[in-house]
Amino acid sequence: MKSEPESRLEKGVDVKFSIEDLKAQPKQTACWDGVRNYQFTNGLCSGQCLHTSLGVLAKARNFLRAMQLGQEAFFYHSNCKEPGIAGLVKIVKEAYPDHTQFEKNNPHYDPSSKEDNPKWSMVDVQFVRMMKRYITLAELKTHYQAHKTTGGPLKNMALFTRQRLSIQPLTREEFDFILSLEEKEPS
DNA sequence: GCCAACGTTGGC
DNA sequence: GCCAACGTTGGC
Repeated sequence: MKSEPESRLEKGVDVKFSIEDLKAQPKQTACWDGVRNYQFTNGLCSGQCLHTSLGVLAKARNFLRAMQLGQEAFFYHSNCKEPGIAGLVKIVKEAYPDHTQFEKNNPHYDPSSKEDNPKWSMVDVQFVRMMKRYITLAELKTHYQAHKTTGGPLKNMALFTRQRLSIQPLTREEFDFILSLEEKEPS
């Protein structure tokens, strides 16, 4: 799950939401809007966008809806000086209607979505832990490129093959391989 | 801040 | 239904 840790204004709203921001939330929990992602538990939506185009939106939304209680996800810092995986979060509430789509003054307002048939969903995520070390995009890319030839676990990683999806599925093999990197020196 | 990649929109 | 124009993502 991608989020931007550095300040950036979108329609006058700062979309910054780092893993430190998640930790600072009540219960270290925030809702992740499927269209634009983070939102605070006080009801104010903040956060960046999940995706843009309808196709990508639909796919990101579907990934969001497929998330199950207790499942873990990587919290990825994007659009920043050093992109990479910062920590682990878990799903603490499965997909439910994202209310920001009905809020006219919200940057993520979608006038085409109807209350009785909401287009967009969100899930709630809770901070689990920081990675033991920050796993950079550059490091992941090195493995990805090697695995393309060797057939290793990251050979089809969505981060590289579906780069613009801001919520991406990981296979068990991908997830476990990335976790194993924590114990190793950066390559 | 630039711009490549990639997705949508809309004229025809 | 093609495709040029345009908008966004996100790495660099």
